[in-house]
Amino acid sequence: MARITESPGTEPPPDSPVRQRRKEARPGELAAAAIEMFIEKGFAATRLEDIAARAGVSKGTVYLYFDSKEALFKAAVEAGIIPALEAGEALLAENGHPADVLLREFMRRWWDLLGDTPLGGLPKLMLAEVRNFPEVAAWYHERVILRAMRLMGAILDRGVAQGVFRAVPPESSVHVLFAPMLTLLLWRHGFGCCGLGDMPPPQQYLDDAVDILIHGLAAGSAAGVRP
Amino acid sequence: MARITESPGTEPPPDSPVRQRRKEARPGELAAAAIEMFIEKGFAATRLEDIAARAGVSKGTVYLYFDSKEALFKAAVEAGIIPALEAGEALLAENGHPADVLLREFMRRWWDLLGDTPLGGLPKLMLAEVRNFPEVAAWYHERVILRAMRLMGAILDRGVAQGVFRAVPPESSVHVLFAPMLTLLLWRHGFGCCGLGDMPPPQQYLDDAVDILIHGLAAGSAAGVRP
Amino acid sequence: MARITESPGTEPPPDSPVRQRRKEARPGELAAAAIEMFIEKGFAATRLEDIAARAGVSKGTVYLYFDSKEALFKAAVEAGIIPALEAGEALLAENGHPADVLLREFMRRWWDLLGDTPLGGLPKLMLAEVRNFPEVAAWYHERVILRAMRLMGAILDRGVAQGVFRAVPPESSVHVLFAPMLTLLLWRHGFGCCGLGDMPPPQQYLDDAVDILIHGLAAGSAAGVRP
Amino acid sequence: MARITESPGTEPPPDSPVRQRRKEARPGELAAAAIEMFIEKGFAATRLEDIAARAGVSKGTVYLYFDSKEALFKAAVEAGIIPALEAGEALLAENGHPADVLLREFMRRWWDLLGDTPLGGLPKLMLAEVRNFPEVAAWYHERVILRAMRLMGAILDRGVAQGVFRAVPPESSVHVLFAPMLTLLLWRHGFGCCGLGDMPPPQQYLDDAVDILIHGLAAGSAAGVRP
DNA sequence: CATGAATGAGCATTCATTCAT
DNA sequence: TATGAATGAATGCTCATTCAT
Repeated sequence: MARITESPGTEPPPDSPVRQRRKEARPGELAAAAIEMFIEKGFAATRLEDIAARAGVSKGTVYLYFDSKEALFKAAVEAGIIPALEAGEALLAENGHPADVLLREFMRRWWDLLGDTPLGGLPKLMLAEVRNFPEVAAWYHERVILRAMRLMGAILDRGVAQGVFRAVPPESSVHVLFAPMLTLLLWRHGFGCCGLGDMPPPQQYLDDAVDILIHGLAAGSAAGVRP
Repeated sequence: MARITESPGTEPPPDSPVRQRRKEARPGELAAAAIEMFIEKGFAATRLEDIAARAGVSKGTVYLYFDSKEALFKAAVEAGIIPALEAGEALLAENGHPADVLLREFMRRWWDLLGDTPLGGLPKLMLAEVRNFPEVAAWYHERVILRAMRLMGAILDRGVAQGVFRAVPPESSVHVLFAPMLTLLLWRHGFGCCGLGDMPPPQQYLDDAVDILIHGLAAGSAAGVRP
Repeated sequence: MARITESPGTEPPPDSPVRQRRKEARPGELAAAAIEMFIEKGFAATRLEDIAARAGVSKGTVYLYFDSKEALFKAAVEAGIIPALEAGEALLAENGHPADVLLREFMRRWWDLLGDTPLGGLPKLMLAEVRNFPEVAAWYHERVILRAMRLMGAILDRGVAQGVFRAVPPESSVHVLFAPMLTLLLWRHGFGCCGLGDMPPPQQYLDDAVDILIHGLAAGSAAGVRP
Repeated sequence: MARITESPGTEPPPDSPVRQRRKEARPGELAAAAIEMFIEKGFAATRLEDIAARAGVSKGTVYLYFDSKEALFKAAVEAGIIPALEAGEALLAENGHPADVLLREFMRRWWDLLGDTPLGGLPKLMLAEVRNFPEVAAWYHERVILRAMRLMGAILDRGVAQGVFRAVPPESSVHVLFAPMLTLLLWRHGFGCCGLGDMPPPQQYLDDAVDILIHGLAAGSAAGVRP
């Protein structure tokens, strides 16, 4: 599982002086520790001291880099998203494939690059805290969600243009295409992580989902379906 | 939007029969007020006093009916689910229709009876608090999620048996079938409720989704789809 | 020594249940406890918990009546001043006496009604905190200081009109007349209270001071004084 | 307005002779920065880091020269007083003048040498912190206040001996003579500095005050004054 | 039954102090 | 010497919980 920065869990390797100087690295380590805990327990239930502990520093140190718990929250979310956005851009460049192939490829790479990462918990966190952090949510909506939707919309359009997909209502369809991905994420960071879940392995699930969706969108699939 | 209980407000004269009924209604009113607020702000960020205020009673009164905030949380979740379970049962009895018709009908009725209700926020709440309330989550998982999955699985099986659906991996498919419903709920109680969000009207979206899914599952839909 | 409200030191007389209900009295008791401690230690060095303890309540109780430490500070100052203002008004009504008699009487009564009271420490407190609480200071300046100055100015004017006092620069003179009073207060709540001080008894000192001042203002006193 | 030390600022090249001088000057610069801030905001509300910043050094440097914030406070007060004491000594040597002339001269020179200096704020500071720093206060009382009182007492005695002043109770009178000076200082560093205040210009005020006091003490001034 | 004043443990935040560099 | 990153005790404030009325 990819790590946001090099693991904050493994203690500063050989030199173990407690008081370290890492001005450069600290904000990143703290932000990483923070999102992980916020994702786990939610904003309110996460104690600043625990974040500090997970990052291997003391309570006061957090305030050398962030003005408040809220500021840390915002910074952690935004910092966590940057790799996500960049990874998304890279996928955008993908070209030439027929839309159905592209869609399958898109989901697979999304899973490896984002879904299967601590950041995969972000949607759950944002969902839980929209009401408490409308500005952060708005930012996330604009920078992440809309962007992703536009990307998916482009794939869909291309498919229709290529004659690979039939004409479906674009807005609804984009949401439907994202639904299994979102569900997978939420499951994983929700019920799935307490021994509860019972779900096929992610890759398998995504492939199965893409299969149903592609069949559902396929140009020739209308025959014999009741309206 | 349906209310869980009838709104509190006009104070009935003391010791009137109405007042008696109030006494028995209290736990329910409190539970109703509680889930609504828990859904809005999460467990930790919801103040007991606000719940009391919304239920029209004072802080101390809550403790006449519930031992603690946690107990109220559990009771609220469980109480909120009862109507859901019963509504689910009713749908189970539905018979005789071909599976695709049944599926469409299922989603429509689910939306009217549950989704479009304050209880529609429950999944979001559970998701956000699994880590903090594993027992409640386990209970919810067993009593609600598994039940719903079995129901959906039954519909799917019936469709295959009827020759309406092709053979698809059952576990994955059940999740895929629920995904758009879950997504709709989360959107509604998450981003959708802060003026963010832009989504087709729920009924429309559900119909569109069911359309894609049914095409995706349809017995004859395999032709010409790349594996 | 007069008390602002009945002494918060003496515990709730016969009934000693720790949890008491005194919604009416509490704000006053807290304010009284607060000024005393603020006067003693200054704003920053006074712990809210100590104020609470002196008022015989717990930390949290303070927040039932005041929004913050600052709010308590402001309220305490303002509440402390009300008796002062009223006492001042009463003195204003004093009439008919020649100005020198009036001046002596004014100081004596001021001492009994205000100076020799816990409120006597207010000037010291205000002085110490002007920079930190400009608004409170401005309020105090306008409502207390200017008022007192106008009163003293009126006495001075009357003396000149009566031919009892010679013509002296009014502004400077008013400050000079207040100077010994202020000094007495500051001494008392400053050096005087740590066993340091050595000063004549207040009444004596005030009489001596008034004597010098009246001689200094007396109509016939100019003879033989070097300019 | 005179500065306690010359302003820090332009960094001299390392190890230059100037830098050497700086090293020795540090404690003084720190002490100077410290009293100014203590006077402004009080002991508790002054952050060590701000003092360091004003002195142009970093937080840690303060601890090279002072053991603690309290030690710095004491040192700053004591250091600030040295010039004051010496200036006082110089005034003591003043001789030959009649007491009334001497008194007027004394006040004028005091104002120029001390009052109108950052150190003029010391009395306010001491006043505010007596309770919190009894030892410093005791020291200040003995070394500064008593000394000043003795000096003023000597002037008074001389005046009586010269037949310039009438016999007045010495203790009270000394306090009365200092009162306008103290008041001026407190005004200046208290209300006067926030745009509040309205007082004659200091020199003017002192002259007016001295005029009233001298008239009040004058040998022939008793005639026609009511006891 | 219901109230709401009172409590105190818990957490965010500040800042004097330390110490590796 | 000087620095400033790091620490942690101290304090303001919140809120779940209790209990006298």
